[in-house]
Amino acid sequence: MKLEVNNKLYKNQGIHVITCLFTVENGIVKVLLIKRKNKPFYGQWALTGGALYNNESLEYGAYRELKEKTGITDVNIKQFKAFGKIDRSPQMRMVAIGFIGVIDSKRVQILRESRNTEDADWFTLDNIPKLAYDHNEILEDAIIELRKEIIKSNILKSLFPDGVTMPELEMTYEAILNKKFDRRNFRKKMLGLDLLIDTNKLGKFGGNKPAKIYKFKEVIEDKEIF
Amino acid sequence: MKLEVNNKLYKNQGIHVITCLFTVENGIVKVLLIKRKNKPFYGQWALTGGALYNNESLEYGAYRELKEKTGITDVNIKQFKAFGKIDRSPQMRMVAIGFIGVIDSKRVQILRESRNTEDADWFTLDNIPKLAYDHNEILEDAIIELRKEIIKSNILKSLFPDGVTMPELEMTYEAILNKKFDRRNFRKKMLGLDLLIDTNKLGKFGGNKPAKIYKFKEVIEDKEIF
DNA sequence: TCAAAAGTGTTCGTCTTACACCCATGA
DNA sequence: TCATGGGTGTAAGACGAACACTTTTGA
Repeated sequence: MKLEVNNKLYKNQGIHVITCLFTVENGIVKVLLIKRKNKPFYGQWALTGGALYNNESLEYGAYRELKEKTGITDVNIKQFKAFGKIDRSPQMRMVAIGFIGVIDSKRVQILRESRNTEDADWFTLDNIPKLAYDHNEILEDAIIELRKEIIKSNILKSLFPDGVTMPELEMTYEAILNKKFDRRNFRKKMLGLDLLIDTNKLGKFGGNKPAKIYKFKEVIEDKEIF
Repeated sequence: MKLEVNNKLYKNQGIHVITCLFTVENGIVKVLLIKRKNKPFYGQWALTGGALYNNESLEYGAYRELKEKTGITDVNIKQFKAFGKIDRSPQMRMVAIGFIGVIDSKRVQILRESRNTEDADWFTLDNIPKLAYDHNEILEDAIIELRKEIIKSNILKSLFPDGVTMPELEMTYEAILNKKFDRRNFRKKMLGLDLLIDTNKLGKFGGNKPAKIYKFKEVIEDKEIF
């Protein structure tokens, strides 16, 4: 196939890399949004992201955008879906590659303002405004992906860089999955998923009695499906 | 963010839509490859696909390419991953959106030649040549995706437009998953997955005794994960 | 000593696995 | 009537759900 770059059917295409960055604070799931400082969608809230550069991979582009727009570094992200509606961008044909990531909000000081950003903040999921582009749709799919991901990967690791107690982890799962668990069964299931290591240290969470601290494993093996 | 289309960091980007189309014949998994008639990768085998047009969705583009290059229509495809290595295309920066699909090879007469295709054929997975672009990598990921998909969706429906007997289905699963099952347990598991309907008809497969014919449901509900 | 939350074990039911025999048909 | 594969049931073990009491600590 000859790439007919002068054919207007192919001309003026571009790629967005868009990241839904989540955090969970005290059992409340939040997502990072930025307020746009430029056209299009000036002044509107949006997910973090932007146009991919030619000299960077998809993942690297997503990282760069996160860093540029919010100052955030040191986060693991995972590609989950491409979004390609014809009119998703008003300027030219842009296909978005969506990523999800999780981070401990206490660990990062988000830049509330940057060259391209007027403001940035964490939003609870029941309070999402109308976002720029098709970002509401991307966010919805991202939440579904996050729910699938937390039971088969160590994606929550970066939420708990210093380890986590079982009750705190349960609260986090309950927030993300929007479901209440039995303490004993949650513990058994969680340890059975083989994502955690007992550090033999104790810490404090809710009550007075110290709780065991677990850490997420660095590497997780895929489970058999059939 | 202003889209600086004159900035060479963004210039000359494009999108490929690439489909791994699988079939299973007599317990052998095969994938459709085409032989390229144009540069780049002239004369080399490749997955079906090409550049996305500005006036079509990702999925539609993948369908169009399938039809143009092989004559195949009436197949369900599913997007599974984006591929964005910087140098995956020698001409310009192209990001590929990968799709998988399954079709009954007996039902289609593939065009072995077209405007952009010198030849087209089904290849067994142990006999894949070095493909154009990063298509070997895309194919590997596609196989993994196919294995995940057959136990949670009706993706195999288009393999069996007239329905399928349990032994034939078992043979197909064994081929795709590369695993042997117990006949009785496979049946129970399969019916438990809630993908099939008993048609109350009988057909022939391997032996002399007629076997029940099942059909894949048109619509499948997502299962709870936790 | 009390309140608040952490930690643990058992029972029951369901799902998974392993395994053996009868059945319908064509040759 | 025999060979070929189709169809089924059951027992044992693994896993998930429901559930109550004891422990540690700070106030």
